[in-house]
Amino acid sequence: MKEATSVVEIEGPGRQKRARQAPTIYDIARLAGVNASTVSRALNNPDRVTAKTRKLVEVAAAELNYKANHFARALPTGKTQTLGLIVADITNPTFFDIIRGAGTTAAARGYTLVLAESTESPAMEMTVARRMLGSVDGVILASPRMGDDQILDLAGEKPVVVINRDVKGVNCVVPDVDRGISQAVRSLAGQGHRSVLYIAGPEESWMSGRRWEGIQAACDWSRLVASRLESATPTVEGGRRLARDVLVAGVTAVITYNDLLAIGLMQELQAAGVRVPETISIVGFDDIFGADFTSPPLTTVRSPVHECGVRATGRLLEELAGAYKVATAALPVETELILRGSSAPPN
Amino acid sequence: MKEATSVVEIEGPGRQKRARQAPTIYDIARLAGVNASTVSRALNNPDRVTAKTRKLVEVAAAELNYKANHFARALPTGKTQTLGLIVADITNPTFFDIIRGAGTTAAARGYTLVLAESTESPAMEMTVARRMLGSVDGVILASPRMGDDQILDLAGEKPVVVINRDVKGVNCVVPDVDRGISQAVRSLAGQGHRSVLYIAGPEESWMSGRRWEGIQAACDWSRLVASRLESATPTVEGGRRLARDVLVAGVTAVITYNDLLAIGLMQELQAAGVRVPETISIVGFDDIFGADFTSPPLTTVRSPVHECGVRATGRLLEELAGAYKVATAALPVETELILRGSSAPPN
DNA sequence: CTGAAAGCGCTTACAG
DNA sequence: CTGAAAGCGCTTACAG
Repeated sequence: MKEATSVVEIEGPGRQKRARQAPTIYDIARLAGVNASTVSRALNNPDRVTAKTRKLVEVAAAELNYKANHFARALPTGKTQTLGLIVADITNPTFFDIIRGAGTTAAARGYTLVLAESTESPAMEMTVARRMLGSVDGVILASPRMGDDQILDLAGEKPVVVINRDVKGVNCVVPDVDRGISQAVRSLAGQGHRSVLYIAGPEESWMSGRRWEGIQAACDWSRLVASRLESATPTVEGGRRLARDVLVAGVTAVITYNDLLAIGLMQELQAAGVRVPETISIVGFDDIFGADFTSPPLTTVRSPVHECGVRATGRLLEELAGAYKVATAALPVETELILRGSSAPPN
Repeated sequence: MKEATSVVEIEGPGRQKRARQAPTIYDIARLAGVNASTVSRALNNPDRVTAKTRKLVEVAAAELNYKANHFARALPTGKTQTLGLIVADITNPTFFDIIRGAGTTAAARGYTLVLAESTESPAMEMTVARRMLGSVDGVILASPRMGDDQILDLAGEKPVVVINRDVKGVNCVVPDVDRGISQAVRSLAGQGHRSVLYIAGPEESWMSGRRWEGIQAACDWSRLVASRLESATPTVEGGRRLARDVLVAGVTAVITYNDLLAIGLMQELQAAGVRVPETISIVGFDDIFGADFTSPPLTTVRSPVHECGVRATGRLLEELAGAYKVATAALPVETELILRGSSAPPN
């Protein structure tokens, strides 16, 4: 146990000499008795060097506790070994597992992940994307709110992978919502509901539109009437504010753009004395953390968000490795209905 | 609307010439008719240059849509304009607001935030911290699991700010739990409870110990009996697994290390037919997202996690600016009891 | 105030 | 296989 006081060196600004000079390849070169360029090769392309020199270099590097300077390497190569991930809202639980999936995948391949959020604003999204572009090798756009052409623009500068949206000419990972939706609508139809109200998400959300299409198709098939209501913000609070309109609509079943809306709606309806699911059934999307905390627990169409993060990152890494540019079709991942207590026969 | 096909150029690896050469200060210099070093000064220290040349340079830079190369700048200066944030578990909602607070604060000051998680492992924590060290200007350790001396080691190399732990010689931001705890315990005592069971968090969690101390002190004051139970993992699942032990303990009031444990415990107790709060009151810590989704909604001691993120980042930035090294005391932030339905008089 | 030069730590043709 | 050299894009003493 050594004295723990050495750090406290209160001095004027600019005196921070803490980091003793980190060892460079020149230090290794000197110690190993070879040229710096040989050190570089031994460390990065071990097969372009004698087994003997490699050993020499490795020993010297270990002895000096050498760590490559990230920036010095990025300068001549242009490669940064970091990936950017942009999400609409860091506090939206939907993105947590995307973040984690992307983070672990990136880390496993030696990449660093840099996170940014657009706070649901298309303009902000473009700004942070552009800012990122200079310091990453590629970027993942999760549920982008900007336009297709802007995405294409970005993709023209650095490799881009999009999650939760299908844009032609760019690699995409998009859950196939039809399966989950069809399960949900059939379940409602089977329970005796005659109509379904869809509460839409942000206009800019491609996925919100996609879900609406799926719901219409499934309702047609099951001979249910589908109607639609807009929401301002896809949050719990946003859901609460919709309770009155939902009541006015007089439906027995609601499907919301996401779980946040569903939870807020349910809370507010219950606070107003409306019984869920007896009077109104509620189905969400995503199966976020907390969706099963509610009472009744939320029925929802689960998206494999973690897998989306993993696959998007994997694809981006492949693209960086030069495997290919753009796949012809979006990488599909499945969705499924998680039947819980918030949906049931009406009355 | 231009053709959206140009991106699709399927070729062999290594042919990726997408990024047309970005403009450099030399391009600006040529365009503005000055030396590159003057460009550098005009852009970074505008006051060390004539108003006229500054204008010249700015115009040229704007025309070329110049963006400084992050890496080229970091090389000679050693400054990266990025901050590291290490959390124990990315999927633990407790950290969400820390992340957001840190993220927005960093962004507002022109810094990039890089996120890493230790998955609750002290060794992993040290590994990711060391890996980060080379490419950030400073790091924020949220609820670190490593030892004090290791933290001091890190702080010896780069500025470090710790959240949720008080370690001497390092800048810390730690919520003052006593206020919230005392409110919670008094509330329980006032309701007629005679004893409180504390469900502890990970051994490595400084904050878990701190909360236990606070609970003991508050119980002494209110003449309640305090007892303690260990938990394996501070998650919902971990909370579920503790239900049996809690029942065996035969207490009427439980305070858990965090909300996750509280929620899991409540779910499992209820599943076993135990009534909350009638038979057992449950109080959590943190007031995470979803804490009010449960039924009954969770009573909890709220920590201002968002503010912790903001202040830790602010302090780190100050330290980087050379304002000072280490404050004598931890930056305090307050806690408070959020009284909801999961706690009430017994029986 | 401004220019010319050196250097940050690495990579990578180019010779040998 | 290995060395010597040039260059990545910036910053910063050093002169003038």
